[in-house]
Amino acid sequence: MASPPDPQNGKPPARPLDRGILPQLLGYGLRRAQSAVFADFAATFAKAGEALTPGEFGLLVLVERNAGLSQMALARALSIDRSTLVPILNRLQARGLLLRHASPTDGRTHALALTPAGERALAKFARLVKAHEKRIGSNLSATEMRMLIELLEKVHAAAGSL
Amino acid sequence: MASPPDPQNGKPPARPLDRGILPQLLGYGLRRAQSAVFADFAATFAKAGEALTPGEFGLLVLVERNAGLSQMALARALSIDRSTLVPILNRLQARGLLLRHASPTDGRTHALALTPAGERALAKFARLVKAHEKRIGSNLSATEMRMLIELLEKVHAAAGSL
DNA sequence: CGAATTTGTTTGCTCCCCAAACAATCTCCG
DNA sequence: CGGAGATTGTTTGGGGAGCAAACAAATTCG
Repeated sequence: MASPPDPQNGKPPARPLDRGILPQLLGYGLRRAQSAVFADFAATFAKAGEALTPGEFGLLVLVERNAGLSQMALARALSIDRSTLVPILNRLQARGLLLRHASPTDGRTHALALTPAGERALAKFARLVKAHEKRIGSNLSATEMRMLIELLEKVHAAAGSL
Repeated sequence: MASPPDPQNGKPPARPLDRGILPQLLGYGLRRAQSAVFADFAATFAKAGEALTPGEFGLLVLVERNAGLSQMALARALSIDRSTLVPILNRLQARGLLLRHASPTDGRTHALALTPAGERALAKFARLVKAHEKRIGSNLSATEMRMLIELLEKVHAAAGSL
């Protein structure tokens, strides 16, 4: 009954697998696109002799645009636990990109800010990110790109409101 | 020059942060949508008394549709290292969903297959995934959903071909 | 047959994530 | 004013995902 999986098997072409319903699932497409994009992001930075994750880039942008931010506010903006944020900040601080200033108004919180070196680094990172974005969008028209981002935001909103 | 961050600060509304260029970045939208979708996936299964990750679901579908698959072939299909796959298979096997059969033709490889319980479980999982997909797509028309999946595939192809 | 390759596993390392506990600080209410 | 309660940042502990390198067993190829 059980038909042999592969009659004439030499081993060469490694035929593509049957993916069943997966290709019709949004979650599946999302994960695949995301991991490909992540890989290109890492490659872009590696080729420029830099090392940064998408998450770190987002964090730096947030700190630059909202100087004086507390760690709790930042953790909320990133949707991560405040304890998760600590080692990430430690690393960026050790790289000299960011500082925890003492808050003059609240002794509990730290006022986060980029260092001058952090500002310069972020400017370079932003250029790399632009090149990266251009590459991952190379198969899409400008209209498609805008629509894609808009649809993703709708998904975020739909899944986020629970 | 430097205007004080917040003159009349009671602390109440926690105004939204300035996200700078992030909202225009595909990578950013992708990460946000993905994490929201992941959360809904987990919540859907938790509410049904089940525990499964999107990755595990994809793995089970692949094994079901390609019975006899080797671990290497599966790892390649999932784009992960073969050593990463081992603990994942161990866990699914410990749950009784999946078995490593001895391959009759190649003593090195394992022929992966779902157990009967695994088949039944996957059938239930597939129902949960369908409900989950319906929920995360609730803000999108059928046309938008198809277009979104198609655009994601284009991104995967663009970023993947390096 | 012997050398080279492939497969699955183990070990070691890094990173992300959360939950719980803790000290320091602030807020609020009596 | 003073103490109870809440908030913030940190540490610790646990889990999972991921890779690289080393290894034994088995296969393939010269």
